[in-house]
Amino acid sequence: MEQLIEYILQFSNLNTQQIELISKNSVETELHKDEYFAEAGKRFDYYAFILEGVFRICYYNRKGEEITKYFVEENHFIANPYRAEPFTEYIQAATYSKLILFSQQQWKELSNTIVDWETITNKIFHNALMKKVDRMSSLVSEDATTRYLIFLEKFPTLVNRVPLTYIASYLGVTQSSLSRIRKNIR
Amino acid sequence: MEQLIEYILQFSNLNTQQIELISKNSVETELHKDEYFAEAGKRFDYYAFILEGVFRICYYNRKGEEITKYFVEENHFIANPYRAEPFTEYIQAATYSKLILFSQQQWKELSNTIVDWETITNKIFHNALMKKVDRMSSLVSEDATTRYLIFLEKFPTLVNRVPLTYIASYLGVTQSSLSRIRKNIR
DNA sequence: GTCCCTTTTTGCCAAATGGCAAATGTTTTA
DNA sequence: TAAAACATTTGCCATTTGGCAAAAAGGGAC
Repeated sequence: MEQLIEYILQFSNLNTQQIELISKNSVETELHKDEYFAEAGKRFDYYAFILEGVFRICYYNRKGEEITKYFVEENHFIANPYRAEPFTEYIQAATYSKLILFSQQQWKELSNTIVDWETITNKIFHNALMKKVDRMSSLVSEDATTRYLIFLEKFPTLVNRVPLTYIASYLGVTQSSLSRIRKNIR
Repeated sequence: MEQLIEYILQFSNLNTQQIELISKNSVETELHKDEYFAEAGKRFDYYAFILEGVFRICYYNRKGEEITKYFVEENHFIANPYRAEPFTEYIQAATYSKLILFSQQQWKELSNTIVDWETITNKIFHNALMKKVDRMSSLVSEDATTRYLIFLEKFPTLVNRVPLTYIASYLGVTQSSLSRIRKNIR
């Protein structure tokens, strides 16, 4: 819990009661490697803060290939704010993970009680989205080797935690190509 | 102005005074084709609603190539909310354009006076960002021809309005490749 | 350690894309 | 309208990446 509080404090101040309230309105939970956290077609009504682990957001492209759209690491939120429609993607724990979970109702409780809770979390989500966009845009404009090098910079801890196939599908190359790229770099 | 109001009404209601206020706190302006609206390194403190025209957001990648990160068409906002640092990108009018411009101060005025102005506009910006992410992710996972076809779907009016080079740099292919792809489709 | 299962690497060849420069087409300007 | 400037297409060939299947390497269960 301190981990989450510390994270939020980067964006805003919180007093003791507020911290208490956050704690009361959430539960800690864990997921095993490969477990699905959200599934396509179903509603996803949670807000979650990753304490430990790596998640990947996936979908199937027009050729039916499984694409890793994005990785989310510890100390980040997973959420679908302003969600209107059910998910078209699914979220999978790529490693064993621990998270702090807020139900829709609990989150609302926090919004109603903590002044600026919405402002703070909007800021957090917006920031995260911007970062996402930035990272994705380098995936379009660089060749495969550069993409991999940038991936290593942006997600330095991931290489040894998730299988190469996932990374390949994130970078938009086949796993054999990525394997060759890897070989050429060393 | 009605165009902007109509757009906002999709997201929330506005009464006559509020509409009046929006009108008073903005100016209509135009840009010529190829004119820069925002430049890298400078601060970008405006909120703008595009009445007519197409903008592109660009940057230079690691090889010094000019990359079109995104296109923004009429009936969309251009803004940099929560902007902390100066821009690393630049925004260029890809066609002759008309826009409604809000200065930082004017925008603040609206925030302070119109209840929910921030909520509404956050929603708008967030929606736009999500769409952006979705579009970009197909640029990573598909081959060049499919990327072009998806581009045609998503930006159906753009093909004849902006030069092929811009589209190529958005799709992450060279202009000659895009030219060949185009030929093969017909 | 051995077996089984999964992940990663490799070989071979085909297909896609890039690089460069010339040719062609289109638009603007004087 | 002619010339100039710019945008697009094309040819030629090199390089990158993909597809497929087999081999090798790792990891876990017993």
